[in-house]
Amino acid sequence: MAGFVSHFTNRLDAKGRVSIPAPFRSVLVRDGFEGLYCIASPHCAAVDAGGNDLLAEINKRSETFAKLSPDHDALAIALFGASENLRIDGDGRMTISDTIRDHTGITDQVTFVGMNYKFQIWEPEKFREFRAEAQRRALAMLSEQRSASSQGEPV
Amino acid sequence: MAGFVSHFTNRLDAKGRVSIPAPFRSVLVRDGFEGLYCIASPHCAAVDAGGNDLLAEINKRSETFAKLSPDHDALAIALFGASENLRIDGDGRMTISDTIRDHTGITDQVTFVGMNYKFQIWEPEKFREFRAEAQRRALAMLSEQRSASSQGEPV
DNA sequence: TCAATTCCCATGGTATCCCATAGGAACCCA
DNA sequence: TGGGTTCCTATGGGATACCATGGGAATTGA
Repeated sequence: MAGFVSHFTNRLDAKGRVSIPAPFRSVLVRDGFEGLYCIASPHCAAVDAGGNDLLAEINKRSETFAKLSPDHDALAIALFGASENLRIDGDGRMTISDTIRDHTGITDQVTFVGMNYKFQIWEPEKFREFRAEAQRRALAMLSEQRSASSQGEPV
Repeated sequence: MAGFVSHFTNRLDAKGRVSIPAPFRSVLVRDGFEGLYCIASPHCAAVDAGGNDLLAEINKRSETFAKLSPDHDALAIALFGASENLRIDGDGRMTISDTIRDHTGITDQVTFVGMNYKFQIWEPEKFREFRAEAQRRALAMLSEQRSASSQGEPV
């Protein structure tokens, strides 16, 4: 089952609309979700987006606590309160809401990054920085692993 | 079966009415409940609101205690005594009752927060404070989940 | 009778629908 | 192989529908 792969950068128009990359759209059609489920990432200045697969992942996390309990309420506010159910228009576009703007810093361009079961929405420059940092950290972790494995220390 | 998602802030008018966000209204229509079931949250300065799904959760809770037992009676009073069944007018508005005002501190604006099977009604400033705390707790809970399952989610 | 509630309609701003166009890639056929 | 044609995609813009909000009129209840 092919998910969201590769990354694309598209332009916002005057009304705040942006085309969702066509390959992502066809994944969403297969997924069957009506619209586009979005949630602000708690880790970085990006928004996670997807369909039923992403929603199932989020539901799974919130179900570990009993409903109506303080823990569940806190989790539900952080997860569902920070989510949006955006509509996709007939031409395959979404509108960037103010909450997404605030969280990502998006102004006139949007980068879509495929991550298999979901994709992320970034401000292009922030994404470049994040990717460079991620690659640097990955390299560091790999080389550390190599030297640490000789000493038998887990990461 | 998408539930209540995202959050909205609307203004009270001179008569104490406020529009229920349209996306929430369509969820309520699907739910089939006549009106809006409201109950003051025991944890925080918010009111839980919803339809049959919320009612079912509350019933489930109270049924964990044997009927006619003192525990059940106490819980029933706490749950159903603090409940209201508000009506929704033809334009999709509700009126903020005095009990809701007292419990939430709402004056001229209302924040509606989606929590999937229910939504909460907040005074906007109180909500901002609570959300910051909820996000902290959620991050802690999620990272605990992750290490407990020893299965790293792709970020 | 007065106050509070409920119903109904008006309005401004925003989002959504629909259609148009340009550029590029794929395709087709000689 | 090469030139033309067709399709797809991203983007732009006008027209329309929806939504939050305000306020008057009718109704209810004490």
